[in-house]
This record gives sequence, structure tokens and C-alpha cells, in this order.
Amino acid sequence: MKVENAERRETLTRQRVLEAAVELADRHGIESVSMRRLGQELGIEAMSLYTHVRNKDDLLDGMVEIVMSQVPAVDSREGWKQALRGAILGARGVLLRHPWTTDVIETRATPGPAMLRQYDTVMGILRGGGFSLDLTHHAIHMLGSRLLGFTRELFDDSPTLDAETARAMAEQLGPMYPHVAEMALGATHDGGLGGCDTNFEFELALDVILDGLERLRQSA
Amino acid sequence: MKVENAERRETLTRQRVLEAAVELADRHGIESVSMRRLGQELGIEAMSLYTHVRNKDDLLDGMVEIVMSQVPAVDSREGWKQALRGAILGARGVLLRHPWTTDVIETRATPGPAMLRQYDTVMGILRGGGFSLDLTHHAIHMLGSRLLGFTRELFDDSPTLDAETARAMAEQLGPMYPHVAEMALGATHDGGLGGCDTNFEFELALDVILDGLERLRQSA
DNA sequence: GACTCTATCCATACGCTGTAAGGACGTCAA
DNA sequence: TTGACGTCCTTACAGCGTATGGATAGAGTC
Repeated sequence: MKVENAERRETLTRQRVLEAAVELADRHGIESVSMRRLGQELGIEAMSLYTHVRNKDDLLDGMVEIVMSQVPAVDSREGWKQALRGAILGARGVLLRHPWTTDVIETRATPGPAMLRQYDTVMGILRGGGFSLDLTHHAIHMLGSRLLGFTRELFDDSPTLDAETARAMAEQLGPMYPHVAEMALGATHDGGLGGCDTNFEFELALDVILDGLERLRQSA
Repeated sequence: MKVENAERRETLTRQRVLEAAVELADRHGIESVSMRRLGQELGIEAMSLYTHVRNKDDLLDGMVEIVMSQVPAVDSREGWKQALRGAILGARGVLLRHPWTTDVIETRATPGPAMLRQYDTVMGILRGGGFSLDLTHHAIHMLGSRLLGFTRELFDDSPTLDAETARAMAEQLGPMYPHVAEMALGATHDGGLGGCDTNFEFELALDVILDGLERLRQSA
């Protein structure tokens, strides 16, 4: 900036604002990302952010863009199934490092460039694998958010609850919801479900869908 | 209430508050359901609502409960696959009539009775169909929100856009995202995707998962 | 009939949100 | 030197959920 005003901070850019917002969301959760709080984090007033960002939606769009652009390019030398698996798990890896992103993505009106790229990649893999346009379209719907590497967990079923509280919960649920109770109990049995590995569940579901797609393609 | 004060409205109950909230959400969208607006709708002040409802989260919980309790009981005389299909499509029918509900469900911390009932129903069908506890657990994860009758559409891909704008959009996307562009064009081709039937996509994906579950059960 | 108890409802206020409007100031080109 | 532009700030507004405390009315009890 200027030599004779060394204490003046580097002048802001849209990029720096977005990065600060991502970092703030990573540290304190997406709900802490308000214009005032973000300004505070950057040492400026809330309204000054509007120089770099159209409005809050634009800010959120940019945050998603920053995260999604970290998704690695896919290795396309493999068969379609492996390539697709790789593309999806690649996206998942990124989103796991910024868990707030999934919530924000679901509120976006239109996809940004990085999300379009992921869609294009997935579609390209399928088309290249011999899927018709129709079937590719079905596949996109089938995969849904999984294609971006996540599924929304409606509620924790892998809470770190000890066998004691699990039993208490099961006893309360038992009369009305016997199968839910059974499941709650089973989740703490050693050798049983034991913890519920979300990544394992994700990949299992993914493979079921991929196998289903393969069958649909063959029967078409 | 009182005869000599006929103009005084019926005194409110939690049930009437919740019903009014559901109706308001149906008419003007969930974002219009604020305490002030809901109070206005009922002819009382915002703070008076707190007599019948602990806080806004409690209100939303109750709204979900009202909707979900309309899900019809399942016909359990069929095989597990048909029964499961029926249970899920039954829930879907209800949620389609109150589209805001899916958004609210995804923000709930814990499931209410009606949602527990749906979970218990689904688990019961699977267990009765010979699924192990483990496999039932996997199935719940695989189905995810589909088990309640919905999947989040990340963005409209069946917008009512004429062939003209579709072509313009495709031309703009083409260079960067060829497959997305191809899909956008295909969506308006007559005889092609033509509109994208969300219900069809839902059932197709559901059947792929159900078939996958059947295979997993057989191989176990 | 006078008493208290309780349920219902209201008025006011606080801190938070996003952002519209308008002004101050430093930098740079003509 | 002047004018334009980019960056930032100040003030203000309407909306949100809700804490607090008070008004009113009906029911139950003496």
C-alpha cells in the first residue's frame, strides 16, 4: 500500500474476504459467519464487505466455490465405475474437511463453476462409459448430493453413548418403537454395529447405486 | 367461553397454533412463519404464542409432527419389498402436499413420535423380511431421507424453459461444461428427457436401492 | 360474595440479523 | 489541480427470537 503508513493493513480483495469467511466457518461454524462478525475478523466494518461482495448470498456462493475448487481432478484412465467412485470420493474428502459446506450448498439457488465442473465430470464419465443421455440423467438424480460427496444425516445414530444410556433409551422407546429400540441397543453391542462408520455407510450405498447403474446400462 | 363476550375468539390451544402454522407455511412458504406473523394470523401478539409453544424450535417440531402423523399405516401383508415401497411412497405423498416440511425436517435435532413411527415401520418391514440387524442398519443409511419420502433436489433441472433459452444456456455452458450443456439441451428435446418427472426419478432410484438391498440380503 | 390461583394474553425492550443511503478519504489520470 | 474512482465508515431501518413483567379473566375455595 504505502510505505509511510505501515500499520495500515493490506487492502482487501474478494478472494481474501472469501478465504477469511471459509476460515471463520471452519473454526466457529457457519452460523457464526455474519457480516458483522466477518468484518470484525478482518478488522473492518460490516458494510465495507459490500465493496467486495454483492450481498450475503454472493458471499456464501463464493465460499462454496473456494471449497469445491479444491476437489481434485479425476483419473480418467480407469473404467467408468472406478473413475466415478474416485470422482465422488474425491469430492467427499474435501467436504469432510469443511463440514459446513454441505448445509450451504443445499441453500444455493444455482451451482457455481466448481460445482458445474463436478457435474460435468460425472456426466462425462458416464457418457464415456456408454451410458445414454437418458440413463445419465437418471444417474444424476439417483446419486443426488452423493455425487458431490455427501448425504445428509437426518440425525446422529453414531453418538458416543455408553451402554448404560443406550439401554435406558431403548427401555423408553421399546413399547412404542420396538425396532428402533432394538437398533439403539445393537449400536453399542460389541461385535455389533459398534459405532456406525459414516464413511463405510457412504461407500456401501454408493456401490449399491453404481452396481444398479451398471445393471440398468446392460439391460438397456 | 363466555356468553356475554361473544366477540372474544375461541381460546387457543397448542394444536390450533400448530395447525395455523402449518396452514400458513402451506399458503406462504415456511420463510413466512415467524412468531409475529403467526400471531398476526391468529389475532394475537407474538409473545402470546409462548403460552402454547416453548420456543420456535418447538413450534417447528410440532409442525413436522402434524404433517408426519398424516402418513398412512402400511399394508404389511405383502412381501417386504412391496411393503417398504408402499410405506415410503405413502410418506412421500404426504410430504408432496407440504413441500416445506422437508426443509424443516433437515433442521430438527431429534425425531418426534411420528418420525420415529416411520423409522420403526421401515425397520420392522426389513427385519420381518429376514434382514439382519446390521443389514437393516445399512439399509436405513442407504435410504436416508428417501425413507421419509423425499430427496433434496440440489437445483431445478426440470425448469419450464423453452427450447430457445435452453439453447442459449447450452451455448454459454458448452465450452466449459460440454456434458452439462448436452444435458440441458436434451431436457427440451421432444422425445428426449422432456421435463424430468421427479416422481419417476424418485421411484427409479428407490427401486435400484431396493434391488440392491435384496441382493445384499441374499449374499449374506 | 370475597378470596386466591392459574391460564392466557399483552407491552416493552434487548441483541441480533442483512442491508439501504450517503459521506469521508486516499490514489491515480488527465 | 481537478475530477473520478475505489475503499471504507456512519447511521439507520425493518425484521427476527425471546426475556421480563404486568394485565385480565375464569375457576375453585372459604
